[in-house]
Amino acid sequence: MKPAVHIFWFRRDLRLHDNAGLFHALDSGIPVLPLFIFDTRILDELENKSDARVSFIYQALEDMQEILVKNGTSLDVRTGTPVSVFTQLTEDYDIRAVSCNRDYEPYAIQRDEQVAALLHQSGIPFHQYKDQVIFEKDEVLKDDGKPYTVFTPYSRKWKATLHNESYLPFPSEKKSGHYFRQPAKPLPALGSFGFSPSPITFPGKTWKPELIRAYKEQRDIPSIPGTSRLSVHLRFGTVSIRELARNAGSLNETFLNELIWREFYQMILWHFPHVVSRAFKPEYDNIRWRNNEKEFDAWCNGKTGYPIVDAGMRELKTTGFMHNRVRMIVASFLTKHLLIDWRWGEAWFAAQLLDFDLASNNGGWQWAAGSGCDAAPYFRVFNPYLQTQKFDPDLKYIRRWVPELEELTYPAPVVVHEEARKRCLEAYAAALKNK
DNA sequence: TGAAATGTTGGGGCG
DNA sequence: ACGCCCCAACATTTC
Repeated sequence: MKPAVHIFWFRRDLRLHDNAGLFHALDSGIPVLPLFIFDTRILDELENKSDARVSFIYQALEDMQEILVKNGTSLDVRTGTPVSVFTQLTEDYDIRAVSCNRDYEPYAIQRDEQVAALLHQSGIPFHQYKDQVIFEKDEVLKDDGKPYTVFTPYSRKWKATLHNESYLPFPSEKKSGHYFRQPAKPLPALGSFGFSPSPITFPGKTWKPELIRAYKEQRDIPSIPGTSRLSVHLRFGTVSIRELARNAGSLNETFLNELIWREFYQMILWHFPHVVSRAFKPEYDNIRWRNNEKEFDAWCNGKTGYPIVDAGMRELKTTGFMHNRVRMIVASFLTKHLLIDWRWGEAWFAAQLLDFDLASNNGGWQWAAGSGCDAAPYFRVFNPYLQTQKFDPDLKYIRRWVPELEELTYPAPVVVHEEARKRCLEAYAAALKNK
């Protein structure tokens, strides 16, 4: 006799508290089996076998497991494609329902459709809930029912849509008696599916009110810890967006706006999935990128001879993180000074960033390249020296990552700023003239 | 959530 | 005293 269970499938919501889908599953009256799948379709794409994100997920699973075991249950962690894992699970259990939280990326949508179809064959209901955003795909639309493509009016409508219940928690942590009771199952070792631990240390998920209050004034100075560092926790759901928006969003409008940017880009990705491979504005696909591989390599490895660019790229490679101000500078430099396709930069960030999120990364890159919705105008070319003067005047951030700055070993600039700027304006103008 | 080029203004040096 | 020039300093426009 197979045990009857309601499976809750964790994906980018790796927490036991204030978890919308988990709350509803625990409320269903059927014992909940918590499941996580190391998806080989994703893992096989990762070139770095000590990828920090895999370690981060693993640690989050260990944290959840510790609590679950105390509650007399255990995570069921499996490796494989989701369809094959669920096929196996239907043999092990009498599955009464499967629940999870919605994921809006193209691959996730397709994956969930396949799983839903499989479960449907066996008559198993598949429930999905909103959890990773305050407002999802079609909750903040223009009055004519179409999606916004400009941030400011979107954010205005987002704030107008907000009501007393928008931030209300789903206290899944208070229903810990509703899990399927079973002895602890040890998590499969990282090595069992070909990975090893990452040396990167992960940012904490607590924050101080003073930091949020000072966010507007401090967030642009890369030498000080003026940003929250919560992005990775929002990416994997180790922090609840409702809890964060409720507590931190009210302290600082600029910080709240950043949370809204996140939802803006998720909304854009949902309605305009072509942005994954093409420019939001089609005429920008006419740009004749130079795509010089040596220059790209110099950019990736922080050897462009532009200290602020090199500092950022080295911070990224070493820590899996880059300060947001510097992300804008290095992205502007790659696309405009070097005239290298924004997709190359996007892919490098995707491989390196611990907090990588398809929607935000793609949105940010298309913003920098000028090809995105509500993007920086193409003629806005960041001057790396002026950006340094404004945001790292005493070279504190630069010296931390480029210690050889004043030595002969530091490379000469790969391009001369004035010339590169002129070349960029010509290339963009040529691509856009007949739009 | 730029920067550079160009235009305007006004104070001060100087004949 | 006055006009002329120079050039910050600020404003506008252009990319």
